[in-house]
Amino acid sequence: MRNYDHNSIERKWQEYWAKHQVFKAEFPSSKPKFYVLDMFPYPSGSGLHVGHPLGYIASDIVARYKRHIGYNVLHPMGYDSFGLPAEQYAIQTGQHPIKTTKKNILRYREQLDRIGFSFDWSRAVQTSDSSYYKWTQWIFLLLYNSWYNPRTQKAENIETLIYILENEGFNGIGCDILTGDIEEELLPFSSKDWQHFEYSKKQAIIMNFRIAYLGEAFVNWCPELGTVLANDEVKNGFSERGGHPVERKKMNQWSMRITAYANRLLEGLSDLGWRNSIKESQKNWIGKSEGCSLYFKIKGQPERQIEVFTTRPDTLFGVSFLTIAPEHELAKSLTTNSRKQEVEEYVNIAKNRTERERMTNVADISGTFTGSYAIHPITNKEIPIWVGDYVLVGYGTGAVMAVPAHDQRDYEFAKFFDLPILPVLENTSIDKNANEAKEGILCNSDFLDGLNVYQAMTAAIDYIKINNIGKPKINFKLRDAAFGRQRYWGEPIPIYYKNGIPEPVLEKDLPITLPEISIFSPTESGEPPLARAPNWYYMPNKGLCNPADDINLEGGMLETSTMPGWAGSSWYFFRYMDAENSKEFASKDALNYWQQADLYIGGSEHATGHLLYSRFWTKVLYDLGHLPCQEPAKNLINQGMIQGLSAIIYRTEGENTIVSKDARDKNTNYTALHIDINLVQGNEVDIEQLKNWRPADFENATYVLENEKLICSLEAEKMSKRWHNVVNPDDICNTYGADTLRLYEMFLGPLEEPKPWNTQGIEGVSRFLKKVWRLFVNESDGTVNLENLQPDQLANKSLHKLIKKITWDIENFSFNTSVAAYMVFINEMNELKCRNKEILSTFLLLLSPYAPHICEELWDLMGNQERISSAAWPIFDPKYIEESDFNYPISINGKTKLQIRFDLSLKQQEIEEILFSNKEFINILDGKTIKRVIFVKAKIINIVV
RNA sequence: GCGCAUGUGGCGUAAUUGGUAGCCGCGCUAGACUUAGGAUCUAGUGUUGAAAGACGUGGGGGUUCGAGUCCCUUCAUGCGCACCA
Repeated sequence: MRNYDHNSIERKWQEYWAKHQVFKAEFPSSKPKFYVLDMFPYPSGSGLHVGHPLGYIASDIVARYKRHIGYNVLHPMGYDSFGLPAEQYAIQTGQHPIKTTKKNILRYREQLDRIGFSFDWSRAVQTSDSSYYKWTQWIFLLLYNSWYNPRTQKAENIETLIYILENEGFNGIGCDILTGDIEEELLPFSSKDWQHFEYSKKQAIIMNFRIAYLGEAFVNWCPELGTVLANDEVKNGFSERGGHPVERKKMNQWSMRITAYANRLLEGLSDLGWRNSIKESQKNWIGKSEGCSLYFKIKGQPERQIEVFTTRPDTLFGVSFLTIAPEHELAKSLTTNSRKQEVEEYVNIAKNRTERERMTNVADISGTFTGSYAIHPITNKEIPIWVGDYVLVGYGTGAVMAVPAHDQRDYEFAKFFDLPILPVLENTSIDKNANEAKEGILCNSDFLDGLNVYQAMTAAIDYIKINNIGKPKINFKLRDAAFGRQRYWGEPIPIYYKNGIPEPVLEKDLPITLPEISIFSPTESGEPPLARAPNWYYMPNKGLCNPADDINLEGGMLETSTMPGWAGSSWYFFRYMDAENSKEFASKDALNYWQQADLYIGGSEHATGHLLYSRFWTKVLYDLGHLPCQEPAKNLINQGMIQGLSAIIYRTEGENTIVSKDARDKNTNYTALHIDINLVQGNEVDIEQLKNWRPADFENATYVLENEKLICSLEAEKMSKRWHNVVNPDDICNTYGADTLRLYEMFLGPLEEPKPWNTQGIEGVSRFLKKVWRLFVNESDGTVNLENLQPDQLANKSLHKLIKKITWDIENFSFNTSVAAYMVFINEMNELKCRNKEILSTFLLLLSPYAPHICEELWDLMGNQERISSAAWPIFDPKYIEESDFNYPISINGKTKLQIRFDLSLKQQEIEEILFSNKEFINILDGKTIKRVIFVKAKIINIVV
């Protein structure tokens, strides 16, 4: 007796692979490289569910395949182990995050190992490991010591900035200030001025240019989590982790100047083989819009002006008022005495609205008149200045020129407050809506009259430039990324404060390791938890020290904020290339060889977070000469989420009666209850199990059945404990085996589609693998009897069809269709009663990327010395599948009329000759003349008469 | 509102890119072997029809000898962004 015992087979080969380091990437190597990267997981406390490995299985198939065709494959894995959940858990339980994280990582590793991935674990990284975050801190210092030079369009060492300031002064930089923090009266300063500035003033000015900088800005503050969040970590006004409300707050915060890279991040997209949806999300997030800024002088105060931004300079003559954001710096000073009370009230209400309230009440129109007027720069007409919260302080200049005839929001504002609406395009109706279309001929517009929209834009911009009333400008929606977190469980920011001035920690003193503390919540005075550490002081060349022992003017207190979760994940793919290096984040040689990921697989939820930050850091590192390439990954695939199937039963409201799905009454109200999906077979609930599951609820309930069955509804939802629909891959591995799990996850549907998990369908895949086993092994005596004869024509045809198909599938990420092809092949072999050694061993090789364990075992049982994982991929030979001597349908005008037997190796002309010697065919033609004969691949498809 | 996807049997899906729609699997029906089977094997399974055939890829229109595939339009679903001037 020898049945397919997946448990022992899988354990055996997993141990073999680990022991012999079969999947270790070579370096150095003379082979061509291929880098298959997965998004590394955050090791959460609930472990993996069957949705997590989907992308890993796909990438593993590619990695194994690429090894077979001769590449030196880098296929690593690691853990994104800093993050909020472990810390929240620490706050609640006092359990140190290191402990929870360690435990979770062990569990993840166990679960991953069971699935039989070909990861090179010798290169594993953990972002919370100090040997790793030493280099995250090193990169931070690099970013801190760099600035984006607008002249060269790249990041440079901060020394080049200082050199320019020393020699040319502010005007040598060639740009506006990058943040609004330099006191305006300082600008522009000369090189002489600069040389006379005090150290602290110089530092404050330089801070405005650093790529990692400390600055005052509106940030997303989450009071519940006690920390600042980046824009992508906020969804609809709530924190992505935990769903707590988020407010806008002005704070002095560490940020990353990603805005400097807006244009390069946008333009770099076109060369990437990424999916359109991801590229579009990033484009959307970066949000480039071209237009111009315009200056409006203020009536009675000709020395003062308001700058507005518009993308429609052609509508300049349609301006009937200006609107400024409530937070706009001029809001107060523009208000006349008579309007003072009203405006102040309005501004206060607007400021105190949370982000959430502002977003939900988008339809509400509110605003108030400041009492002041601006002067139209061309017509010199007086234009009232209003305050309105539909104008955002963070975008453009925080002020707009309102053209209600051609902008819907301005239109609604104008209607609401009964302000004039001036159309400047011919045939514009302003009864119901603004005319936002960028087409038509200008009217009421002085020198623009008669031009079309695009001509008018050009003409308007020319006029604006010549008369110096504004300038062309490009605006981005992208905001600088908040980088500091008022949290414990993250990389310490390697900055200390000497006399209140931030100073970088010396490179040789890295890493600054997390201090031991026992309470992880903020201090009583609201300081981040790191402020609790007694020795959170730094001295150059000495490292951490306790100020009580070492009071020394050379040192200072360390920064108490830590880095956000995305810091460690923005560069981990480079660390894999040389994971053990203690001298550099990775050696030049390793970086030059591995370059970048050739394939990156992960969830699309990281489109505007991780994937944007990674591209940003990669570009900075490239600019500064530390990397050979500008993008982290050439090709990116987003696997679709596997949803859980939730089981829902119905309880009559107010009674303890459970009613079967279709036995429900229309006039009764029911409460829908989620029950454990494991209690359900098909859509029938096992009532006895249900009673055992939650005796308190279901033991004494009354049941209304249909056909003596309790039927539930099934719904696809995100897998979560809350809905009792989580399927654990361990359970699947125990029952069916890892190979079945791998094949089934691929078989479920296209990799990139979201799809619900349905455990029933797995039986088919499981049967298939049992069939494969029986094809090789005689189960009654355990022998393997394969014949050594020359394979026959039909078997070879099946095999080569399969070689072609599987190779094409893997190259094109069409994994689901491979499984069907394997099944067809096995059925054909059974039909042909084929037990040919050559054919079947090639089949094993083709199946091995998908189901590696069973293939290794059968390959071994066949007596092969070499392991299947290092065998060469079979080569497709078209001679085996060329069809010949076959009945082909002949269609006339699209209708099938007859079948003719002919040899496909014939030339088109010869086929035509055969056709015309066929009497039946001549009959059908019935004297009509043939217009055209349509051939596809030497096969007649249609005849047009 | 803007952008990006996706619509094919009872269900998950296939159709290598414009060439015989429905491969493979689940489910279902019948049968075989069984004391029994939630094991295994065989046959059937888009709709309609006794059959020949006809009709069929969300709806409508178009291009083509030929459309699931291309174009226009419309509806539905999912995702992303959203008072971005």
